[in-house]
Amino acid sequence: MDDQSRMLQTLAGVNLAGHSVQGGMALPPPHGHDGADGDGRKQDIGDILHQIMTITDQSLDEAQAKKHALNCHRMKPALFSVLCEIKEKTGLSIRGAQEEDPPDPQLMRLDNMLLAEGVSGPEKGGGSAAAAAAAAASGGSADNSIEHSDYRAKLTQIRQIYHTELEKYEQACNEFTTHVMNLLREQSRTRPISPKEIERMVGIIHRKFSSIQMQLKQSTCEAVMILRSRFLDARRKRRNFSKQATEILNEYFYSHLSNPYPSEEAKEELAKKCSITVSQVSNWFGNKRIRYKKNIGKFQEEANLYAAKTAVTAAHAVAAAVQNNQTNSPTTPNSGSSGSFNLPNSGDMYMNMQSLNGDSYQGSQVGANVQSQVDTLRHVINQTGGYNDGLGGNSLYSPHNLNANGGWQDATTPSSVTSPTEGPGSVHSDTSN
DNA sequence: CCTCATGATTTACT
DNA sequence: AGTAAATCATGAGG
Repeated sequence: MDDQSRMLQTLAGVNLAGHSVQGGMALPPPHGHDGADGDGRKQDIGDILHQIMTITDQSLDEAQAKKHALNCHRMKPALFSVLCEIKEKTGLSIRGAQEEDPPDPQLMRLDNMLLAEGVSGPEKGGGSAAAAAAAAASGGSADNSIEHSDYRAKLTQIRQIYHTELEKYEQACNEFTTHVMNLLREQSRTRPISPKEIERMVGIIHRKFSSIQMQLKQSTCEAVMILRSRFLDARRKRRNFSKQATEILNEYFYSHLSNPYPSEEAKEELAKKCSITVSQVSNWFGNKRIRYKKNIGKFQEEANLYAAKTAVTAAHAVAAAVQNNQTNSPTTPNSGSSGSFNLPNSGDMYMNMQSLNGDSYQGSQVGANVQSQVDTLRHVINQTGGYNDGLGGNSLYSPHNLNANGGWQDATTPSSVTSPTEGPGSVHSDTSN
C-alpha cells in the first residue's frame, strides 16, 4: 500500500508538471502550506492520495464524510484528470491489442448468405430473387408456381422473424448502452472514468450483443437452408412433359440424328415451343442421346415413325421451296427466312435451316439443301410404311451416325449434311427396303 | 407391388 | 460451359 501510494505520488507529480491542471494548482493551498510552491503541492497531492488509499480502511460513515470532503476538494479536478490519464495508459497497454477486432469472416459469410437469400437487405427483394433463381433452375413452368409461392411465403416468414428479432436485440442493446453510459457518467463524478473508457465499455456491450446477433443470423441461415433443401427436394418430383412437347423434341432429335446437339438458339426455340426451360431441353437431349446410344434397337421404331412424320412435313416444305425457287431469282433463294428455325409443323424448312452445325444457313446453300431435301423425300416417301424394326443396318435410322468410339460424328464436318445427295441428319435410309 | 419410362441430379471429363 | 455416363426418384401401367 505504501509503495503504491508513493508510486502514485510520483506519477501524479510528473504528470501534473506539464499539464493544464497547472491552472488548478495556482490556487492557494488548502492547509496553509505557504512555503515553496512545489513542495507544498506535492505534499498536498500526497495527502489526498493517502486519503484515497486509506479510505477503504475506514468505517462507512467516516469514509462517506471523507469522500464528500474529497469531492469538494479544490484539487479534485486536477487529480481526477491525472488518474484518468494513468488509467488510460495502463488500460490501453493491457488491451490495446485486442481493441480493434477485424471483421469476423464467419459473420461476413452469414451476412452475405442472408443477403443472397433475400432475408436481409432491401425489403422489396423479399427472397423473390432467390425464389426466381430456384424457379429458373426448377423449370419455371406454371406447375411449380404453387411450390414457388409456398417457398416465398416461408421465406417471408423467416425474414419477418429475423427482422423483428434483430430489431428487438438492437433496441435492447441501445437501451442497455444508454443505461450503462448514464451510470458511468454518473459515476465519473466520483470515479476517474474518462470518456474514452465509456466508449470502450460501449464497445464491449456492442460486441456482446453482436455475438447474440450472430447466433440469430446463424439460426436464420439454418432455417433458410432447411427450407431450401426441402424446396430442392420438391423440385425432384418430376412431371412428364406433355405429349406435344415430347413430340416436338423427338422430331428435332430424329431429324438431327447425325448431330443431335441443338444450338443455344435452337434450345431456346424448342423450350418456347414445348413450354419448358432451356435447361430442361438440355436435360432431355442429354438423356435422349445417352439412351438412344445405349439401345438403338429399342428406339428404331420411334426413329422411323418420326422420320416418316418429318418426311411428310418436309414434302410440303420442299414443294413450297421449289415453287419459291421457280418464282425467285436463283441467286437469292429464300433469303427472307434466313436464321429462323421453325418446327416442321409450321410448314417451313426448318431442317435445312438448322443444319450445318447450327449456323444459320447462307442463301447460296439453300439450293443444295433443297436438292438434298428432294433426295431425302424420294427415299423416305418410298419407304413410308415399309420400315423394319430390326436391329441391323436395314433400317431407316442406322447407327451409322455414331462413330467407332460410340460418339456422334463430328458436328463440324457431318458428311450427311454437307453432301448434296444426302439430307440433313441422314433422315432417309440407305434404300435397303 | 413391381417394372419400366423418364425427368432431374451428380460426377467426371474435356 | 457443355457433355457423357451413372444414378436417383417419381410417374404410369400392368
